[in-house]
Amino acid sequence: MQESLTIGQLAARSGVAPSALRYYERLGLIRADRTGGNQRRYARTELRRVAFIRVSQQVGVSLEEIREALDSLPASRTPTAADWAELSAAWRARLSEKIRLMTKLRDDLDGCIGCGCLSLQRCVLYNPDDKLSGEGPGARLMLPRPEPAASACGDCASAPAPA
Amino acid sequence: MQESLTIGQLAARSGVAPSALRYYERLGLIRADRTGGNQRRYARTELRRVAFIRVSQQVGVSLEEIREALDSLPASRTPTAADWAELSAAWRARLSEKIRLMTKLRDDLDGCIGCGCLSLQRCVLYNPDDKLSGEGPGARLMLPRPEPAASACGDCASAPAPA
DNA sequence: CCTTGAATTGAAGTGGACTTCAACTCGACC
DNA sequence: GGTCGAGTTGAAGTCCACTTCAATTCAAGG
Repeated sequence: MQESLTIGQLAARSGVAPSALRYYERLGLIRADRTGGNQRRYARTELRRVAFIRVSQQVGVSLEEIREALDSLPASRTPTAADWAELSAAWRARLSEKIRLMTKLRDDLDGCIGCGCLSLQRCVLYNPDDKLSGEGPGARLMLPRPEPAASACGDCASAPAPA
Repeated sequence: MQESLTIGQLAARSGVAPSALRYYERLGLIRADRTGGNQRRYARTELRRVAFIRVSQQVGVSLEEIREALDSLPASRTPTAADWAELSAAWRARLSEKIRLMTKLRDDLDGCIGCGCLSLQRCVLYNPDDKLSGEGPGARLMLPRPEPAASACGDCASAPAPA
């Protein structure tokens, strides 16, 4: 079993394209040693990092946030199982919270569908405090804060629940 | 109570910026009538559409997919509560599936943390069939399919669970 | 009628996460 | 020692979901 991996090997084992791995390196999420001929050689432990990155992305965490989390690992020594466990515990909480919000969203959706309403302030779906997941891409500088804008929902007066 | 809303009013009531509403219209997600002077006037029912769009986005659905879903609403008549209920039922299923995957992810993470491993093929976290959420932005044309790449995980041999 | 805040357009810019390209060098095997 | 796939770089391109800008027109109140 080799000590280090080429970028191609890491890519194959992690399912992440080489170009993405270079990109991660530029952002400081992973690191690599270099051969005499300037080629990257990855320690096997980098596999864990890449795995952590992908798992975190699945949950909607940005690379910047992931970088910050990874920065909490000890730089001086190879991270131990305990180090990883600590890091992952925080992520677990994050996941749980996301699950909670999504479950709430689903249940609220159920409630709102009863009246066919799905209108904004009324239905809790729009609760700006309980924001789920990333705010999405794009340059979002426009509104300082959408404001609660509380007002009666005029769209619920219609039909009751269909059979 | 007014029959129709200006773009500013719709924006205020939905918490979506006017520019975003125009963008949605370009993509065919919502529609507006025009005044003599070419200004948009939205029927109140558009509020439901916007609500649906935002809720769906929270769950990680792309605007293109949302458009397809909205296209299933009857174009000839104003959608009834039943129409919306049908549409939302499909979304509910989607949500439930997402919740299921996320819960699995969390539990797998727990399992993997025990050994500090979190390495790829071994830990189920990486299961490419159970893909959670969107694939993220960016031009992704590179790998036709990452392939299972099944191979033994050489990173689990280390420490047992920390106290 | 005049003002003033809201609306219009198309084109261009933004941010995140990558990918693609071109020109070049490494390095493992025959 | 030659070949050829794998690796290197920086710059530029891409996709999504918007935002920002500038120039201009609307529309409601005084």
